[in-house]
Amino acid sequence: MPRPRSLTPEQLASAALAVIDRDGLAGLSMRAVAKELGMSTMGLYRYVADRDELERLVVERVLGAVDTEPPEPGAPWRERVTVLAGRLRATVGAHPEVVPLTVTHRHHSLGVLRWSETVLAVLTEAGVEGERRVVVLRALLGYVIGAIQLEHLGPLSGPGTTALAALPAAEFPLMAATARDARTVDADREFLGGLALLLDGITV
Amino acid sequence: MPRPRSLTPEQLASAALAVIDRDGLAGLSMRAVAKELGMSTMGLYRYVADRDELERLVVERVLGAVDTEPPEPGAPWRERVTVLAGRLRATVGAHPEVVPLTVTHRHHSLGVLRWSETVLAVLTEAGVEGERRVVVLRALLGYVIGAIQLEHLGPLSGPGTTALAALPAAEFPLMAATARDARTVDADREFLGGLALLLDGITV
DNA sequence: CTTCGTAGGCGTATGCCGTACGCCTACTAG
DNA sequence: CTAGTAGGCGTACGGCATACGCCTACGAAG
Repeated sequence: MPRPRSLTPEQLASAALAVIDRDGLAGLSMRAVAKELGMSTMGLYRYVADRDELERLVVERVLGAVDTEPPEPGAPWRERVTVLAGRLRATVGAHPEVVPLTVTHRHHSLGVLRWSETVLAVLTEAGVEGERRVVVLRALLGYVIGAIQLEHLGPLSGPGTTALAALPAAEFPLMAATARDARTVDADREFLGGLALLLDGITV
Repeated sequence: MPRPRSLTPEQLASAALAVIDRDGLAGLSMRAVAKELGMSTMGLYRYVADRDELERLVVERVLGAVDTEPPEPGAPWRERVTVLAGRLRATVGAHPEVVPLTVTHRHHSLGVLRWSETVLAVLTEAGVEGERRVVVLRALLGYVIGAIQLEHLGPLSGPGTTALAALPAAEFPLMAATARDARTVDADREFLGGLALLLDGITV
């Protein structure tokens, strides 16, 4: 075997992630990443087939970092699911600019698969099985990724809330009121509160 | 006032949507939309400041089409929320290629705002108010957009399910089993089942 | 130690893209 | 009729992803 590869996929992903964290998602380009690595643009193509594959590496780098160790085996299953959901949220939250990429590439992520496997273990232990387990897992995953996006891309958190409070009161009286109420609900409470609703529903 | 505008924003959005539905999201370009409208590329810029604004028009065109009329006033609130959620899902489902765009531009959508207002009316009538109403609305919206994305961008539906069933059984025994179980759960049951869990949680 | 095959890496070139800019044209209000 | 504004077009530029072909560095086989 001649000449070992000098760059690992992990190094590629880290370089791309550094570009994104510094210049935003719009700053991501093959040229920028190559420069970040100190190599020529075309050198990159020795490691990835195209930009899409590079994006997949970035998503896997971010999502693969989620801690999927089974949390505190003694704890009630609700708490364990909550811990797992919180970990996924925190992992993505560390790189908010990547969120739009995760939307398109999530399904290739081993990290999410491992996370799901751990969640399934907790659910199974709690007696959830068969088709119900399918539905519950999908509901949890759906809620978590939706909530993450609302948190990082939506209004109702930060400046959006005040913008929303200024809506035409005639047409959106309840939205305006809700935006006002939302000022005292921080992102953590919102995420955990919604998750608690879902967990309540699973308990029933 | 000289010379009236010859194109409405709605016409612009429809042309762009036609391009997307025909050539996919990747086929969307200022040139393609201009050609679709039978005008020169730069003519488009009389109507939109940039591509971003065109995308926003498309999202608004799609999301604005959701029926936000209060559903059957006599029905229980659970059913009414279910109907509203289903409408949003169906509206987006009519143009799956647009889903990634909705992620980045949803917050500008009057359609979603109107939808939320109607949901809030139902919730309020059901006795949900204050901070709890904030959390419930966000949870519902989070679940619905997350579920829509899982449905249109994820595996576990269609070919993804079988791909998932072929995972290394040693590392993902539960995922494999769940993928097998998922074959008998269609997208409707999955969506409605998860939503029912959330509604159960709200009821508690 | 030599040789040879493979992968690494680079530069060039192509064809898209968004869009800045300046021109002529069609229209309508006075 | 005339003036002024908005509509519309063509050209041009810089940045993008990437196909292609070249030289180079390396490690294994002889």
